[in-house]
Amino acid sequence: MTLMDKVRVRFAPSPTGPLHMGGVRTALYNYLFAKKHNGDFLLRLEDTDQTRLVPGAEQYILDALSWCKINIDEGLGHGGDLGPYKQSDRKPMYRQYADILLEKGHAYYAFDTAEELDEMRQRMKNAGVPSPQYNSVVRDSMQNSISLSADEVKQRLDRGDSYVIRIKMPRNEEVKINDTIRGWVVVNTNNLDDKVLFKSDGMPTYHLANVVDDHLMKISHVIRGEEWLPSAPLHVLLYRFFDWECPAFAHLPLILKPDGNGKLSKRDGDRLGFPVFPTEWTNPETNEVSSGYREEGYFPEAFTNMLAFLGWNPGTAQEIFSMDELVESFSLQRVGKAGAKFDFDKTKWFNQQYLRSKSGDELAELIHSKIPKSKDADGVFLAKVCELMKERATFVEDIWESSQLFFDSPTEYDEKTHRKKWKEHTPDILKKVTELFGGMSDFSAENVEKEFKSLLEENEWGLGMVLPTFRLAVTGKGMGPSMFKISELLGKDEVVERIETAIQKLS
RNA sequence: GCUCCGUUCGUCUAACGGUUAGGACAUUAGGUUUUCAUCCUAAAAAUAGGAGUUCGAUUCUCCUACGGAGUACCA
Repeated sequence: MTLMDKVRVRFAPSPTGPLHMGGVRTALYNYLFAKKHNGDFLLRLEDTDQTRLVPGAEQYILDALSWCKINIDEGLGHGGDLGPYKQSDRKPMYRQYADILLEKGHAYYAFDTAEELDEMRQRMKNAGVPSPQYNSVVRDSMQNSISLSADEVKQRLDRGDSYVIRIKMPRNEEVKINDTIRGWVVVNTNNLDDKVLFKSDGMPTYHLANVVDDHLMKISHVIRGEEWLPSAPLHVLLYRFFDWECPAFAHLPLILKPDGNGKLSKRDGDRLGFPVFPTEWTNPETNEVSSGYREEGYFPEAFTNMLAFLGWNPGTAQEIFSMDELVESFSLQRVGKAGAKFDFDKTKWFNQQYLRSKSGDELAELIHSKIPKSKDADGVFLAKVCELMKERATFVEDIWESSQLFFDSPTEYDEKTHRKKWKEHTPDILKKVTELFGGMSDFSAENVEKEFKSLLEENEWGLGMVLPTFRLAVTGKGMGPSMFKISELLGKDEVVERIETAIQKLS
């Protein structure tokens, strides 16, 4: 592409199931790159294999990207002038391109049946070839328009015999790709095979379709997973055969499983207990549910921030990046070459950082829906509770769970604290505390602390002896935030009442 | 097997020929806190191995080892 051309990138998933977090990262990098260069981010559905369609997968992809705030400029579900953006809807467009290749002599008809192909592979294996290929060495011995006479080919075509169209891979030619992330990659065509471009069902294969569509949709940069690197030379050759300008290529490193080696898979998530999908997915066949980051309580910002750092880094110490900051800082030059092992602990850390950066008001808003109608807590109170509790939470859910004490008096008391701290004289001490509180008019945290401490001082009671029982009586727990702040939020009457109840129950 | 890609602390990574090889997560130890969490401080922790090129290699080249991906009428 020339410098004047607009940056246009695409994310082209296949609707064969839910979008894996590796796929989301590919989409994210495409999106960041596009936005960084004021370009377009397109979504195209690669559904040329109709047998592998999974109901709901298409909608899942749309929803998941939307949750991640990876906004689509053009494509599936978002309009655009170069559609349709679903390859099955483009079916009639592909044949003409296969014909061009046929005419130019870069492709040929192949009539081999599945049995004949199997037979060939078996024959080659017996001859000591580990992974047999349909290439120039076997080409002549197969049923195709190169080995067969023109008459025979015409006859078969007229008869309506089933056929595919294969690329005629040139002999002994070096194909060079300048990958933006990896530099020059050179492959000799002798190692490539005569890939099927056009299937017998009238659909193109991925290889033909992605090249044709990328060209037609004016894609400037192809940013995709490393698993495509081996077939990139084939794609480059196709651009050449069509006489089309080749987009720039960038092959992203894989996301690896946290332990051991290999690509991160759904099984790893099940085994190690973390989601591998952005949002929850129910397998329509088995009804098996796979957990999602959204449902597990992650902020989409935390999820995408974490994902951005799996393979990319800004070169500075900053780790928390808003989407806008990611756009600003992103560059393919700073994407690593090696696969990155997924780190679930770090993922939680990211979420914690985002949680803590939110105000009490924002958190109250998020938590509000969880509160039973009967409680009807007012927003100001809730915001204060959130502000107090957020320091010890990773998820919004944590806040809610640890905040029960603000809405219900304890029904049970921490057994360990009771056993270790609740002494014979404890009820008397706590009675004194209630008397003290009862006479106070200023029940602010500061004042409660001041009065409480001076009471202890006067009587020479240790803080470590009284405070845990005070906490136990009011919250039923052995740990938590400052008791003085809790007292302020609960209010004098509630605190006194809870202490009195506890004295009765625990003595 | 073959082709391609890769290899810095346990993990994510920085250092694009010259640094005591830096940061973050996790870990450990202190400190703060009534407690838990937070927070602060500190510690431990890496250039896969071998040849070259160079005054000097984490960085460039080659070999080995290890790992990964690909090798379908799947994407």
